[in-house]
Order: sequence, then structure tokens, then C-alpha cells
Amino acid sequence: MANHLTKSEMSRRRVLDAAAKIFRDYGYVGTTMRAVADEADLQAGSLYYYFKSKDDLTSAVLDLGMRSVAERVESALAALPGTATGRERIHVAVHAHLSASLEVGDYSVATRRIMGQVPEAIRAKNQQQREAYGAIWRSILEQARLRGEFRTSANLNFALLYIFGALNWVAEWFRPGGRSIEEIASEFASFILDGLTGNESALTAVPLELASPVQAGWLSNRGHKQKAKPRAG
Amino acid sequence: MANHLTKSEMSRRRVLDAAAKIFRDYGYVGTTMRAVADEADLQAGSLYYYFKSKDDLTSAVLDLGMRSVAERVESALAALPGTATGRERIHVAVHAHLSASLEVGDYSVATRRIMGQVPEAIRAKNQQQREAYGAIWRSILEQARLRGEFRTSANLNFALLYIFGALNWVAEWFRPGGRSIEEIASEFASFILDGLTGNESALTAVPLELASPVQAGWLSNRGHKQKAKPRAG
DNA sequence: GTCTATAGGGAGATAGAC
DNA sequence: GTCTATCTCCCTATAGAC
Repeated sequence: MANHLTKSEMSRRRVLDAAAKIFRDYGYVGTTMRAVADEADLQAGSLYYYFKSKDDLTSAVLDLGMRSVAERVESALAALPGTATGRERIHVAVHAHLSASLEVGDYSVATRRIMGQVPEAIRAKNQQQREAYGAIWRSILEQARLRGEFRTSANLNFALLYIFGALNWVAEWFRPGGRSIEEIASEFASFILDGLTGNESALTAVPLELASPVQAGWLSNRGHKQKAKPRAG
Repeated sequence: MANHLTKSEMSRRRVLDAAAKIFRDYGYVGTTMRAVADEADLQAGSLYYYFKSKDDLTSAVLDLGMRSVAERVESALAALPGTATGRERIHVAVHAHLSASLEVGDYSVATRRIMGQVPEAIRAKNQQQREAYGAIWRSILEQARLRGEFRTSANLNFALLYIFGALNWVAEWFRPGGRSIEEIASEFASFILDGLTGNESALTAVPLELASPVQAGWLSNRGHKQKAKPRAG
């Protein structure tokens, strides 16, 4: 049982994937066990074999989404040589965050949308993980400042909130088939480090194509087809 | 009836404010007409005097939140002299956006959370307003680029998505009593324009207080006390 | 592991009194 | 304008068969 999942583990994961999708489209309260079961090709009662309640399922979805991103970023940073600059670390962290976040896109979007709507007990538990992940970023920023790579007037507390706002919004508008994650990561790292005015000495070169419009609705949540209007009463 | 609202108009607004709060905390499906009525000191049936359905109410909440921000930004930009630089316009737009967005904070947060969960018809309608508002920002960015204030490698489509992600997240973590909206706006405009590395010649000077932690949970939605756990089944 | 059946309760919307 | 009463439908969770 080293690497392949048991049937039970696979089914459990199938339920989680289904739940992430339904939470994303219908919110916390709007998600029904029936809809999750349907998406996972099960009957509603069967979910209770894997999760003892709707809240237990909710907590597991939030946990998996958060951990996927945090672990990817941690290992990407750990793989860097000790000589890496602040710029390099930030670029790598941005890429790892976006890459993992988009890979588990249903979880990322669901989390962003329902975090403020789940019962307090669930939120508090997940909040600890979020703070721990934030601490990683805080330390990258502080290291870069200590190395003298930042202007001294930059407030790192705000920078953290600013960066997370921009990065976590990506899972809402990204659609496969457009610009690659690498391009987006380079562009965003460049925005974070140099802003819009900064000099041209960007990170890795980013092709100059100002004219090409971004794929789907530039600001939107469009594209999440809902099977039906959320059930009326 | 030039300036003061009729009783009916006031009640309607009371219902909208109540709905924004409930949508924010419970999501689209989780919001019940009973809960909105309770928050507005009415009975559930009475809401149907003002709004012909839950979806009609939903649409009105999204509309008001969006318009509040767009109108404030438009008029702030219109008030600028023709000689204003790209930097100045962006700073003013950031401040106006944040200021309006926080003033109708319940609407802003509710919109951000439920936009992806409302029925398609409602989303499509609101989407047009969002695109129109986005066009304003796009034109500021393009003007600044034409004036030569930006590095030519910056992709403005991504810049727009990046900026909106960061700005619209603020309503989630901002708590009155901490740093002022003006400080946040200056800091954010500086991030957008100069990034973290840019030279010290910021906009208006921002006091250097790297040590002071931002008030509540740095990444969180904490602080929206829920009266009770969303009703269990 | 997955199913069916069902308990006990809450939803949106309408009708008609005041 | 606002209320109460009510119709019809769907929810979470459990019990027990297979």
C-alpha cells in the first residue's frame, strides 16, 4: 500500500473532489449531500461511510486545498540553493503557489468562496494552517528586505495581504488553453517586485504581447456552468 | 422628494442592507428570506412587497455594490485636472475604489463571495456592469503606458486582473480602527506602480512602521460573527 | 461499501386579513 | 405596508438490508 490507493481511499478522494466542485458552485449551505453524492456517483446515505457529517466533509475539503498549496511552495523553496536571491525565491514561490492552486482549482475557488460562510469551528481550525502558510511568505519577504533588495518604505504586512489577494484571485479567472502558468507567474512576480513602472530587467523574459486579450471574462467567475439553477424552494 | 427618501424607499434600502449582510455570511443559497426579514425587522412575507423574488433581491444587492464603487471612481477621476499624470490617476483610482468598496463593505464582500454562485441570468446581467467598470481601469493603464510611465514589457491584461485581485480582497481583511484607508491606498498604489523593490520616491510619504502587525487575522475572514451556525437540517 | 427508506425540520412563495 | 397562515418541496442524518 506504499503508493497506490485502496478502493476506499479512491472513493474517499472521489467524494472530496465532488464536494469541492459543488461547494464552489453552490456555497456552503447550498451544497447538499445529495448533490455531492450525485457528482461522485453515489447515493446520499453512502457519503456517511466516509465522512461522519457535512461539516466533517467541509473541513476535509478546506484542509486538502490548503495543504496542496502549502506543501508545494515549501518544497519548491527547499529545493533552491542557499545562494538564491530574494527575487528568485519570490518568483519560485509565486510559481509554486499558482501552479498548485490551479492544479486543485476546484478546491482553491471553493475555499476562497466558502471560508467566510462555514461554521466558526471549521474556520478556526483551517485558520491555523493559513497562518502557518502565511508565515512562510512573511519570512521570504523579510529575508529579501534584510538583504537590501526592497525599498525600506515597503510595509510587509500590507504586502502580504496585497500579494495573497492577487494570487488567490487567479484560480477564478484562469482557463486552460490561454497563457501558461509559467508566463502568469513570471508576470505576477514582476508586478510584485518591480510594479508597472519598474525597469525592464525583469526575471525571465516575458513575451511582449500587449494586444492579446485574456481568454474568458477578464474579471469574472464566468465559465462555471451550473447544471441547473440552485434548487428553488 | 428631492433629497430625502420616502418611507418605502428607506424600507427598501433597509432590506437591501440586511440582505447584503446575510448573503455575506451565508452565501446565496444559504440566505433565506426569513433571515433577511429578521435582520430588517420584518416578516418574511413582507419582503415580497419590495422584491418580487429572492433572485430579484439578489440582483439588486449586486447592482448596488457594483455601482457604488464604479460611480465613486468615475467621479474621482473626472475631478482630476487634465494635467494629472498616470501615477496620480492610479493613486486616485485606488483610493476611490477602496474607499467606496469599504463604505459598502457588506455589499463588496457579499458580491465577491456569491458572484460565482448565483443563477446564470443574474450573473450575466451584473457581468456587463463589471466589464464597463473594468474598461475605466483599462483606459487609465493604457494612458499611463502611452505616456511612457510604464515599462513596455508589462502586460496590461494581466495587470488588470492582478490589481483587482489585490483591491477586492481588502474588504475581507480591513477592520476599522487600524490603518486608515488613505494609508492603505497609498501603500497599494505604491505596490502597483513601483513594486517592493522600486525606488523610495513613492507617492505621498507613507510612515515607516514595519513592526506593527496588521490588526485582525492577516489572511482571514475572521470577525464576521455568525449569530448561529447556519441552520442544520 | 453501497443501497433504500424515512424521521423531523426548514425552504420560497402566495393569499388574504388589517 | 406589514402580518399570519399555509402549500409544496427538499434538506441532513440514521437504520438496516444486501
